[in-house]
Amino acid sequence: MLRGTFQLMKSVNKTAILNKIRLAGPISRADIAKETGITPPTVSTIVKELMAENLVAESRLGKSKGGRKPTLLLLKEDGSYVIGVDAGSKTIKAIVSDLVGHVLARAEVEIYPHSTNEAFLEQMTAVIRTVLSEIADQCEKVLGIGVAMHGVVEIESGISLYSSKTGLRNVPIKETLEAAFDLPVTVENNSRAMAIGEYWFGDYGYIQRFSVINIGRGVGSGLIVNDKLCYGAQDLTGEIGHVSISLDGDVCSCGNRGCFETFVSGDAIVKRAKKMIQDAPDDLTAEKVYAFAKEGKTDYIHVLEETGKLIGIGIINLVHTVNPDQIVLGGGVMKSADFLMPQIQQTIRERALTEKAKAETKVVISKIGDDATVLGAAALLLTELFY
Amino acid sequence: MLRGTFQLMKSVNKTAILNKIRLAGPISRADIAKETGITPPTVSTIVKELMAENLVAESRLGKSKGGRKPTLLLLKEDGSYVIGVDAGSKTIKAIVSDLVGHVLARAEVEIYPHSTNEAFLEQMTAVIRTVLSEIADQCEKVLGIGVAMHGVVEIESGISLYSSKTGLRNVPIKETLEAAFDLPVTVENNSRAMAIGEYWFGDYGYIQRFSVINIGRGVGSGLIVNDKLCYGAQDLTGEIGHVSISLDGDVCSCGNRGCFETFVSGDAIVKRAKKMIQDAPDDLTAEKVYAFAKEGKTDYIHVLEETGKLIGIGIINLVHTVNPDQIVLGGGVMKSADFLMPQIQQTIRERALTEKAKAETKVVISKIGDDATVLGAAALLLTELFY
DNA sequence: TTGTCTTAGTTAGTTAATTTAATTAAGAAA
DNA sequence: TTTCTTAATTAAATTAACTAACTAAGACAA
Repeated sequence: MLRGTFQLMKSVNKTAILNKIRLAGPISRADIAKETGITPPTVSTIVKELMAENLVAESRLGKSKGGRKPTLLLLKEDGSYVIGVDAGSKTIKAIVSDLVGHVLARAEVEIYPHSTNEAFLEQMTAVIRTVLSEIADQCEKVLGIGVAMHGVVEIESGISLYSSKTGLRNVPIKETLEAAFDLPVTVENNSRAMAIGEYWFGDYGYIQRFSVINIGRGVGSGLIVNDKLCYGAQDLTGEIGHVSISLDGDVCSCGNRGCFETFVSGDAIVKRAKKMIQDAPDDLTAEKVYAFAKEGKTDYIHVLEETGKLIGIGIINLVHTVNPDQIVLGGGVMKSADFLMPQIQQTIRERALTEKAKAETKVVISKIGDDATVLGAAALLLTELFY
Repeated sequence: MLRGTFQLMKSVNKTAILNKIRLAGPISRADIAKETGITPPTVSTIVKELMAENLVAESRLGKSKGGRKPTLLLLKEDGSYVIGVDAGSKTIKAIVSDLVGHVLARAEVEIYPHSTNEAFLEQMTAVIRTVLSEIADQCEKVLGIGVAMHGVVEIESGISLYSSKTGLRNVPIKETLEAAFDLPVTVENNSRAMAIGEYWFGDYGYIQRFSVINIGRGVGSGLIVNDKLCYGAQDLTGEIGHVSISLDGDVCSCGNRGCFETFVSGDAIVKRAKKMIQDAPDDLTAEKVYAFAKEGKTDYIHVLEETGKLIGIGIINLVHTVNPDQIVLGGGVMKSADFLMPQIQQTIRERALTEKAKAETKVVISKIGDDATVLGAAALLLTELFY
């Protein structure tokens, strides 16, 4: 249970000031005091501590507003680094990032087909070694490793329980990496990592309820409320790929029919195209559907427009359940955004419950794009540092 | 922005202690200290204040565990009262309640058909006067009035914007009642009030994510996370009656097709029965469907079983979106629980995404029943008092 | 019955961290 | 050059927690 102690009081203020500098920096001590309501002496004391911890640094002097020039404070970006790993179903990506999402090193490998747990973990270890070698002289600044793993993940133990795409089961990621690198390791579901990446580095500022929907081979989402990821009683928060939007339809990988995922994933788009278009090629992919649409082939445009409508329905369901302040769309399917977004927006205007929601529901395309997940993985460590 | 101040520290501890007494009382100061982690002197100081504020009282002595007998503390139930009003589409109910949900007085009127705003507000004022007159000698103990209003409500202004059932629009409830009684007034949506009532007086203890689904003439829900109601960006959190579970279906009052509400509301049950049963009477109601089912008429049992399945799908959608720790079902339709619940439970076991969720998803029938909404309205005031 | 041990709760004094008020720093404007 | 502003720090005061020691009151065993 939360207890009111001096440490609590202090950490609340420290967190507020650190995040003010992170989000509003460069900023003076005086402005921090004004904007947070914390008194100037307290701000000074805490800033001194943050500088001692190598998290904050003084930069140039600001403009005088009629008196002494303010000393502007900034996050000390290169004071610490974090490693992010994006373990997808086809490749493993790793990066080294600083505190504000600058990528200092990057590496990627393709996963062997029919890989074993051992081979998979060896590949992951190797990619991390590669990026570490690129910052060899600054390795001691690395705070930890965050892993975004596709499929079902047990967060506490850091074990990847199950992946329908690779067939891997019970991969002890956290244990293996902690032993190999002697660094703290956090493992997270890929959609939730993506949400953290987008929120942390997408420059949105503070948003009370922030939701990122990842539409690719599968559909997942991450919900961030008051700067914190939501998990739910059984870690199912955000599994909107398996929300039913139809009483019938194709069988989903989860065994049910009617799942949102079976209507809007990459595979679903291919299936729809083949059904709607007689002369569709056998080796059609979602990428090709988009390519044909861009070439102006109306049949393929219709396929994407239909998909856009269905994505809109899924979004409305999310709006009528948790009503986020900001919804961000990402993942492979959203590369076709130019054909999807108009339909998504129209569906929202048609179906949202109130005039206010029709007008104010905010849906945008991911600002970070492909790197959102791997940066989010890295940011998993930052969350602990900053809160 | 949250600030670390002495007031914060104090209020955190005061809230923790007050709620410990509320939920775990009768309890000794020593046990409060042990269970909250707050030190005994601090507990004593704060308890002294709570007693001075008439919120807490000493009761009998407890059993000695080998030393001095503990003085047990209890909520001073009759120190303050609150008024709750449940303004449905047919009647207005009002009660006076103490701090633990004991009803001291109660009154109810039927709303005039085609009522005007003025007549409606006059009826509401009259019902409140009636219950107040019953506790005439203790009126000064009343802290305020909470109103649970059906339809769309603007919470800040306390205006009822729109009701499809009565046709009323822009009823200035808060303003009118505050002028009439000179007491603080809070107006809330009926499903959210029901959630608060169930959570506050249903004796569940602390539940991190608590959801109440109200299935009656319409379908709504309330979500309580960390003891607080969730609203969302446009106050749409919990509008699961308008989550799409089908790509076609009957037109909903909101104008869309496929809404959850059009499959499981009272009207939907009647429609389903008429469709499935050739000789169904013209004046069939949901109550009658239940009565026939109880008489053993299998056709009607099937209608309810089908409804149970669909409710199950709606619940699974909620689980895969916010994954509550506890889901409570209430409202008129749930009077048929004996036919609905087995199907609901089975659907959850069939469709939940993981084994853990199949086994652990907790769905129960409202413990409070009909009074949940009106007690929740009253509890709106208590929320402020206790947090 | 008396002494010792246990548990409950209070009192006195200490400590952590904020706040207020005063002070220094440094520049702008007249 | 004086006066006014804004920025930041220092010193003292305040808040509300914590520690340690103490009183209260009963259990239990010799």
